[in-house]
Amino acid sequence: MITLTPAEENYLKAIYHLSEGGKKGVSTNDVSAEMKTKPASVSDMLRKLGEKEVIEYRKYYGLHITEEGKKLALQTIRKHRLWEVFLVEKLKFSWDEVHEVADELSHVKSRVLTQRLDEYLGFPKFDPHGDPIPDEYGDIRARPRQLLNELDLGSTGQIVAVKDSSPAFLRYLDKVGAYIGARIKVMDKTEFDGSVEILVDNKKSIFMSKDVAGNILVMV
Amino acid sequence: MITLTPAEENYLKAIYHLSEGGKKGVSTNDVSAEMKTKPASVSDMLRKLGEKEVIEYRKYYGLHITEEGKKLALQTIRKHRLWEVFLVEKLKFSWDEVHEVADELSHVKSRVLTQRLDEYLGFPKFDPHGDPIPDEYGDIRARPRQLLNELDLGSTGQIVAVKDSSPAFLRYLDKVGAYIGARIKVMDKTEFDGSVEILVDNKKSIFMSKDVAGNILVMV
DNA sequence: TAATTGATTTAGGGCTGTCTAAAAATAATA
DNA sequence: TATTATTTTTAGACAGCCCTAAATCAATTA
Ligand SMILES: [Mn+2]
Ligand SMILES: [Mn+2]
Ligand SMILES: [Mn+2]
Ligand SMILES: [Mn+2]
Repeated sequence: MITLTPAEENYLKAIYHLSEGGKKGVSTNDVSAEMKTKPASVSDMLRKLGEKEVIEYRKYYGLHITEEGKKLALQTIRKHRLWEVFLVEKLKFSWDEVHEVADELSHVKSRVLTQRLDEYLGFPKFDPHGDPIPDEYGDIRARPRQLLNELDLGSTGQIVAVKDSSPAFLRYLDKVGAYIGARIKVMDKTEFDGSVEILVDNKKSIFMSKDVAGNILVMV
Repeated sequence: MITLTPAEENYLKAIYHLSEGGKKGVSTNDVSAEMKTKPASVSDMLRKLGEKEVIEYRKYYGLHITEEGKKLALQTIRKHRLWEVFLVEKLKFSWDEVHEVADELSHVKSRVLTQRLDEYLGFPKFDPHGDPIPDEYGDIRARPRQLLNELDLGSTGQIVAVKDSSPAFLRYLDKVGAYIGARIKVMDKTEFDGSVEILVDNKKSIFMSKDVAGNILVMV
C-alpha cells in the first residue's frame, strides 16, 4: 500500500491537473509554477514520487503520471471537492472561501470519514465550482463543456463550471450575477476584443470581457 | 499572535489535561507517558513551548501551563470536541471511533470554520463522551460530577461522562447498555472488590467492576 | 558544430519532530 | 553524608520539506 504525505498528495494533485487533456509530459518548471515552490524543491519531490511509482520520472525530461498515481490523485481530489460541498451546503461558506480550508481537510486520513461524508452530502456529483467529484473508485461523471467565449452568437446553454476558482474571480461572478446552473444565451459578440454579452435566466443581461468568458464553462 | 504547529498543539493539550485538578507542576515523564514520545523528545518540545510562553518551564523541575497556554489549549480542545460531535451526530460514527479522526480535524486552521461548525451543530455544550465544550472564549460549562464507584448505596443520578475514552472501554459500555444520559441507581455495592450493581433507566440491572465504575462520571 | 541560453539537478543548509545513547542533575537510600 | 537510582537533558542522527547558490545538462542559435 502506497501512502503519501500531505505534501506529496498536493504535488500529485497538481501533477494530475497539469496532465489533464494533453498526453505530453509535465516539466519540473510546470510543477514549480503550479505549486509555487522552487524548481530545486520540485526536483527533490519528483525523485520521491518516482520512487513511490506514482509518476514515471526521467531526469531532465519531465514526468508522466502513472495509473496508480492517477488513482491516488483522484482520491485526494474527491476529498477536496466533497469538503468544498460540505462547507458551502452545510456551513454556509461562499464558494470563494472554501478552497484553502478544503485543502487542509482533504488531508485527513480516514476512508470511513470520506465515505460517510459523501453519504451525508447525498453523493454529490459536482463541487461548488462545477468540478466533478470522483466516486470512491475514482470514476468521474464527465460533462461535455465549452468555454463561454467560444460559443456562437445566439447559442444557449447552462453555466456548469468555472476554470478559475480564485476568490477574486468568484466574487466578480457573484457581483455580476453569474452562477453555476444559470441558463444563458449569447446575445452579442465583439470580434475586436472578444467580449460577449449574455442573457442570464432570460432576465438579466451581462457584459463580459474575453478573460472572464474564457473562464466560464457552459454545457450546451 | 502566538501560533502553534499541530505537534505543539497536541503537546499543549496533553499538558492542559495533566494540569487539570492539581496545581502542582507537570514533569517531563508525565508528558512523555501521555504523548507516547520519548522523554528526550519532550525536553526538546518543552523548551520550544517555554520560548513561546505557553508554559513556564524550569529545567529539571517540570512546568506550569500559563494563562495564554490554557487559552490556546482550550481552543484546540474546543475544536476536537466539536468535531467529535459532528462525527457522531451527523456522520453516524460511534463514540468509540471518533477520537483519532477528530484529532486530525482539530488542527485545521480556520476561525470561521470552528464558529460555523459550532453553529451548525447547535452550539453543543458536551461532546459524545460527556466532556464539556469550551465556548469561543474558552469558557467551560462545568457540571458537578462524581465517580460512580464512590456513590452511596441507593443513590440515583445520571451518567454524564466517561473518564476513559478508549475504544475498548466505550465498546464495553455499549455492550452492557450504559450510555451518556442514562439514569442510574446504585442497587448494591460489594466492599470486597469495590464492584457495584446499578439499575439503568429503572429497567436494566448491570454489574460493574470497580475499574469500570471508576471510569464513569455521574451527576447526582 | 560550437557557443550560448535556459531548464534542471545537485550541494548544502535551516527548521520541525522524532529517535537512541550518553551525560548530567536531582532524588532516594544506606 | 556518600552512594546509588531515577529523572531529565544534551548530543548526534535522520526524515520531511523547503530554500539559495552552484553545477550540469539539453536545446537553441549563430
Ligand atoms: Mn478547490
Ligand atoms: Mn472546487
Ligand atoms: Mn477525543
Ligand atoms: Mn471526547
